[in-house]
Amino acid sequence: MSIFLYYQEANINIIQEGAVKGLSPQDFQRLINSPEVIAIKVDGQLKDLSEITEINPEVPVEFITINSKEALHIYRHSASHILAHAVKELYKDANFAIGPSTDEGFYYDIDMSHTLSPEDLVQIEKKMTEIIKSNSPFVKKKLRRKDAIEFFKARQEPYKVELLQEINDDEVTIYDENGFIDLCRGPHISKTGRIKAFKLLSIAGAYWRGDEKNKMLQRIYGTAFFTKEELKAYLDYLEEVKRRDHRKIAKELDLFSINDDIGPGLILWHPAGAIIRKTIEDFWREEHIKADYQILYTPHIARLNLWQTSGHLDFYKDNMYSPMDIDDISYEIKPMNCPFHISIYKSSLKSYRQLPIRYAELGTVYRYERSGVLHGLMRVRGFTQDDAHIFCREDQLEQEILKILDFTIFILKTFGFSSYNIYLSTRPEKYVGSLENWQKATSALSKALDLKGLQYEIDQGEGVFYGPKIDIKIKDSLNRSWQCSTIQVDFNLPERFDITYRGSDGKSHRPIMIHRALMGSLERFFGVLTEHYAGAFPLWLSPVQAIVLTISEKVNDFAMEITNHLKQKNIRIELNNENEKIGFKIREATLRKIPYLVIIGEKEANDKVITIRIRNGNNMPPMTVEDFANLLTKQIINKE
RNA sequence: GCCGAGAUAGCACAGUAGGUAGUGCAGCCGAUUCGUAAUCGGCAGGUCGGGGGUUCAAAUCCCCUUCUCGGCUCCA
Repeated sequence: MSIFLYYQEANINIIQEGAVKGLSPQDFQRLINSPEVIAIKVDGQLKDLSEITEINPEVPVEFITINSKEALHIYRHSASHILAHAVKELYKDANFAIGPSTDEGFYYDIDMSHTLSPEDLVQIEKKMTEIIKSNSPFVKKKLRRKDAIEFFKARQEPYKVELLQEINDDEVTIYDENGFIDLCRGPHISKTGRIKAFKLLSIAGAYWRGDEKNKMLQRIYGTAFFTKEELKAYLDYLEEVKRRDHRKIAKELDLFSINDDIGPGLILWHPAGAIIRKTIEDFWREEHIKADYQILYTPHIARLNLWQTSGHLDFYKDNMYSPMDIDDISYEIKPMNCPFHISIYKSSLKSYRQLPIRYAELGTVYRYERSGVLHGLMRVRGFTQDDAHIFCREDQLEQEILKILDFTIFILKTFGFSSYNIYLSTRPEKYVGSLENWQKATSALSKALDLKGLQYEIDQGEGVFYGPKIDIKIKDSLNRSWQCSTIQVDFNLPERFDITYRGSDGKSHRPIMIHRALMGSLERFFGVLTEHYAGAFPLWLSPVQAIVLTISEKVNDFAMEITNHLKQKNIRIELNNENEKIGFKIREATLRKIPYLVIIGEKEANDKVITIRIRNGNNMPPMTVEDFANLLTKQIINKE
């Protein structure tokens, strides 16, 4: 997006978006000098402000202003150059790889002898501030590519040379910022002094070109904003992310743990986490039965042969654990549930009238994940998929996809996720199945999405080798995306297992198989849920839904009566009649994020009513325990 | 797996001229019976992740190892 600005006295007002023609030279100069203009597009070509000396009124120009995403990227990219400049000043042997802007900030990959520590970032920031203060211009220069190669060879910048060798153009551009010269397409801000707010955030290792066969470089992450306020807001956001970290909340609320003695990536569900999981599972099963799925249970291990037939030993071996021997026969712990479901399908002859058959299972699988990638519940080695396999006829495919989409969105909405990023992944270079089938399946997927009015992006060539897929990423309350749901068409397994159905023509036909998971894995979904709600789960999921707090021992009998009453109504209720002050009990219960606190004092005991304090700190008017039980029951049923 | 940083009581953390461990909360005991986010006092709790080495002496220095964290790569 770009915006045309109009100046009025010293102020600049936004009056129009898009490209304009016929600006007067005076207007043009004023705009170029405006602190709100970062770069310019002349006839659609992105340029530095410094490149333009005069204006042709016939040519449309667009000003890239600071409220656009494009401007922020340019700005951050310039900040990364300044970072590199500062590093070069401090560490003479530093060699530079790439330093792009990202959606969150920028980074630069550096190769040097000194190993960076967090304290070094302070020094680098200082140096950057000096460079910004010096307000030196970014000067763009054009070079013939081979001259540029010679130039960077002479400067002993091997990564730049390598990059240059892969550029196809004869001419390249470099930017000179007060002697710090970097290969760069640009554009850049006009002068370093325009950077108003930045911060270096972290150091990390990163492979040259992201390939683990290459040398590991040191990456410095940072971010930059147009104003200090925006930077502050972003840093606050990072704090909020930390505060909501499901690993931290899990400790506070005693939800789950991971224990060295058990093993990395293996989850122990504590009572509070387990009751939430059970509630999710019960809901899941009920809804699947309503949606005409059939629930299955299958073993955790199977003979190696099965995985040979399925092909997993060929294409999924890296993620599978070593086999174990039982009576001289090799068995493998399952990384997937599909072969089991197929075996159940095959256990009897199927008629076209029976299709579609929808098998669903909360199937626990084990996959080898490299030690460095494990992360709380989000990335584990043993997890339970809310898996289902649908066997259908070709003419049923589209209808089935539609049903799955509806079902997915219903389930996700129930958990409070109502905005998504959807991706349709198409045929990759290596694939099985006929082109015709791919074509049919892909159009069935896209047609279903269109019919539902769901916006999606196409991930060209990112499908699995056995079929196209739809991935649904949910957005949480901090607007972060999480991959959970996936719907995949499979042409491979029906062939490999030779599954068939008997058609109306009396002949054998090959069904189409759809793999789908809505929550993905219960572990990850629970982790996302925890962060989404910051541990304050909605009533129907809360481990303890209400707690009775007594003010003194005198009301113990009435409190017990209330507790028992609510327990009889299937409310997850606790009683705290310990000898503590009410303020302390409220604090304890609030920290546990219990939705409702039932406060019982002599007043309540005398009037036979209860006082309710809601999680947000507000009180409800006194009511009878029957009314309270009805209120909770209604909310639980409605999953409010 | 790779780069870097870590691991001290249930939890959060102190503890660098190397001289056999502290604080707060939680737990237990006692007192207090107190109306909306912490009442007071006492007690107990750790072979300082594990193994090896240097030293008269190691939480502290060195090596190995396991795990955790931030990334890279990969993924539900």
